[in-house]
Amino acid sequence: MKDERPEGTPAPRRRRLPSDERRREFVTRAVEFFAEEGFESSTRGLAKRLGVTQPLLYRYFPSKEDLIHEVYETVYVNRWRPEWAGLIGDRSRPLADRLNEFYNAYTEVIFNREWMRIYLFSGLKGVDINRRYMQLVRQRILEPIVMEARAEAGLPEAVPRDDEVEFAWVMHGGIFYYGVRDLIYESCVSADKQQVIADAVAAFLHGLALKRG
Amino acid sequence: MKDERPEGTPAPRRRRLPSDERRREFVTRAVEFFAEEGFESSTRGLAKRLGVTQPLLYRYFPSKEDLIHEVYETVYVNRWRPEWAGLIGDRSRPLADRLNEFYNAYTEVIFNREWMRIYLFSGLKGVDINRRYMQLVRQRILEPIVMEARAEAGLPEAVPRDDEVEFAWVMHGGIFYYGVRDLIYESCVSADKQQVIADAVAAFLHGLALKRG
DNA sequence: ATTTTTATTTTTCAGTCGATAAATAACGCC
DNA sequence: GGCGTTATTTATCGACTGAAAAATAAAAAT
Repeated sequence: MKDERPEGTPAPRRRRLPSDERRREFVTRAVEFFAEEGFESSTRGLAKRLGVTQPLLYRYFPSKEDLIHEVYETVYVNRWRPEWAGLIGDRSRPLADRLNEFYNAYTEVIFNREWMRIYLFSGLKGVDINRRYMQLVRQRILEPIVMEARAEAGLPEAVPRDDEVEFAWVMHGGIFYYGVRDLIYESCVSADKQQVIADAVAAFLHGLALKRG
Repeated sequence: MKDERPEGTPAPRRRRLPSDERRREFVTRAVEFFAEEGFESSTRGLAKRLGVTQPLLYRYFPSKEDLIHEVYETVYVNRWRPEWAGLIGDRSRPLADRLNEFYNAYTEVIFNREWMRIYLFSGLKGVDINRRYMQLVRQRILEPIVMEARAEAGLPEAVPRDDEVEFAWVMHGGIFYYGVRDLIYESCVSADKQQVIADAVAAFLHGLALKRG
């Protein structure tokens, strides 16, 4: 059976796009689509949203899985800003300032429905790129944060202790969960993101000092 | 085409269970099943895991959706402990002690793969019970915590301020995210849950005092 | 203008999906 | 032992799924 089109509708006029352009369009809209509907949603649903027939997708991607992998790549890799790491290590400013600036910048990227939902969906699927992302966060963000806190307290810098990194994860997770509540659960959330971050950062830094006695 | 069974296999012997017992079994295993495979997974997959044919499910539940609703009910409602609320309000002990005890008890219930995954899956689907659960947490847990902190600081108790509740959400989310990392992302996580909770609680209480200047 | 290339659609397939109706057999009762 | 109840299976439906193959048409090349 052919993919139905309401009776009187004229055959869709073919917009022929250069293949690289079309491909980019597919990936971009696939991110939107799968973010909203989940990865189990059909390629036909995606094609309809694109205004294109379903088999055309298979001209550009060998399988649905391959398309989904490009979606991951787009969200996880392309939106990571390498300068974040540098920002945290800039010792010309107090660590509290750096952390505030970092988390404001970071959440500007990840606090949107698309990013959050792709992240959670892929996490539940247990895909490898998700695990790698967590390691990236730990190595590039949280361990440096712990080391910077050590340095600022005049403590010797060795390797970050596990329980200190764990404590940083709790701050990180707390901020992250604020985005989840806002964008996934759509519960009414305090509008002042900057304040929430400032409070979380302050509590973390004081808590860390407290922990060390 | 009939639901295949490898050629030589004898017809499955029928275990006839009393209907209420069978029903309980179905719901219990459906929780396991959907937690692991997601709600998009097939009723045939569930039936196979139950060692039962797929149409039998429809003797007990009018539709897949109805079965899923019972799964929600089982996880969200049945595992909530009403005594949690009382625990937080017990002013014969320091608030820090109460919060530690509460979060140790609470995470004993929710820190398991089943609960966590059902929670995240249903959250992404945007089902109503998830929203109601978030309100429950806010009203029965977080707002009381904020009020208890006020009381302990000798401050007048009025209604909890939004930014204070938000701050409590960050602690709560941080602890929750610790479970997510452990059970969903299966990243190696500090084994000492009790320590993580103690640190988070201490940082929260000090941070709250700090916030108020 | 004709040919070549290739982006796009049409058609189709073999599975899978949730769900229904009818056939079967295990158990309780007498 | 025979009978009735009902838990369970068998068989089937129509819609939908990812994917392949072939037909078509728009653009580029000649």
